[in-house]
Amino acid sequence: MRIFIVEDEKELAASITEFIGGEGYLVDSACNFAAAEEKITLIEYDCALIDLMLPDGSGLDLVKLIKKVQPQCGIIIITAKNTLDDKIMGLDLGADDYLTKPFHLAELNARIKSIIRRRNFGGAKEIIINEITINPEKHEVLVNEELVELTRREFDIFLFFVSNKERVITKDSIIEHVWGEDSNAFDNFDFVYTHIKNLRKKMIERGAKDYIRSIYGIGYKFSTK
Amino acid sequence: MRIFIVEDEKELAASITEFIGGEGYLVDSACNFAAAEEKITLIEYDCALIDLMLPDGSGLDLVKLIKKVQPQCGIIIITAKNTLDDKIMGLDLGADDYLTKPFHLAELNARIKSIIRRRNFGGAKEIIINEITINPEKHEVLVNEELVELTRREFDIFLFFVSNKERVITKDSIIEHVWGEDSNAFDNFDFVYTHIKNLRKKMIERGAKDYIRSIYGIGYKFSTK
DNA sequence: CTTCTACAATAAATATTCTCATACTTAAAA
DNA sequence: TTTTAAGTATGAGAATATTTATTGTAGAAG
Repeated sequence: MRIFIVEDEKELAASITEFIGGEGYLVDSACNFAAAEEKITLIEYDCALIDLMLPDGSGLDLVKLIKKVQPQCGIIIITAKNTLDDKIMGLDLGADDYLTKPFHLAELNARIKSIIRRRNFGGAKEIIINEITINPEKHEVLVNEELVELTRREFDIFLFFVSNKERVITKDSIIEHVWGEDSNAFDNFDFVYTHIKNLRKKMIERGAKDYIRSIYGIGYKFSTK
Repeated sequence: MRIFIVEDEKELAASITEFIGGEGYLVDSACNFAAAEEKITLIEYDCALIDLMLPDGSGLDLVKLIKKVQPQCGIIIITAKNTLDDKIMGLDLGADDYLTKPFHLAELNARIKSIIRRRNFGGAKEIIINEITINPEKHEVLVNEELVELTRREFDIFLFFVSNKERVITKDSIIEHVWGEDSNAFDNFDFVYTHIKNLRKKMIERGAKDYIRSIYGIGYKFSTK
């Protein structure tokens, strides 16, 4: 799960990043319109937090842009303004929610969760595939009702696989999605191999089938067929 | 102090648990032979109450088992039978006392106390461990004959440690025992840490060894070994 | 005023992640 | 078919990160 923060107050951005990161999301941030614009065209996000007041442009235009190029991305508007007008305008443009400064990080977290749940899984809290049940919110995976204790990396990889069921996934895209853009090593997949090995082992030990197929030279495919 | 109840009548077991728990003991219970057998191999008890009539086996076999794996544990036989045979057989196998149903809880309590006193401290009112002397009645602790002034919490914790000598104690059970089950905070051990720190400091200052060992992730163990 | 609890900084223990050496597979060339 | 080279899997252990414990300080409760 990838979150994008557009906020010019560096301190606020930092504390959001830290908190949200701790919740298991990957976080990118931008502190102005221009930087945000660039990132949006390059990287797919699950949810974006947009401050309406930016030094070099209006957050509303950003909302418009995101809706256009990444319709699947959820949007939460952050604003110091308490005017109804802006909020309405934001929501009209396609934002999913808004928060007025100051707000509690826990509140923000709840809204993000709610939006992601609504968007990605049509409100369903669990993804069920045969003997496997995945609860993205709780970061939990069950096999035959029993908990499989996956580490964060293992879980992220697994969720990425599952949400691309029956689709071939390149190793590059795994690194991009799980480790983020700033990942240093795109030429060494050893650690990916290791995580996938451990993931497979844990799942199989708990009684699940190995649905992860290796596609030689390309990557993997999570397939139940 | 840990008491084990083996009794298939759930109501009776519950009322004993509640009463005995209120007397400051930690109580575990099992409602059949199989469950009892398992617990006995896992947990050390100071006293066990055994109903002779169990749905899946004889309490007498349980008495035998306990005597074998936990010789230090006191045993009280509970039975509806009033036949002399069973009682004698039970006492022959190593039980310390017996009660015929129905009985008063106060009576049960007295027997437990008596057995524990007899077993653990040879009837003495003071607990002496190397340089440390504890008088639970007076709420007094001496190190090398000199009084150590412990606060109430410190004393309660210390007594709980000492009466579970050589046994691992969870932090939960410390809170349960010293603060009571209705304690709101089971997720914050900061105050427990502080009390243990102060307790250790006072004891060491007076010349006692630090017999309190930390068991990482679990709790503590008061050990002289 | 004593005792208790909360908080923050640091230390210790453990868990996770990554690196690396090595073994095994696969697909295509010889 | 055999060989070969690149891709993938795996185990062990080093490097990091996270969790849990200790301690000092200070404020709250009684």
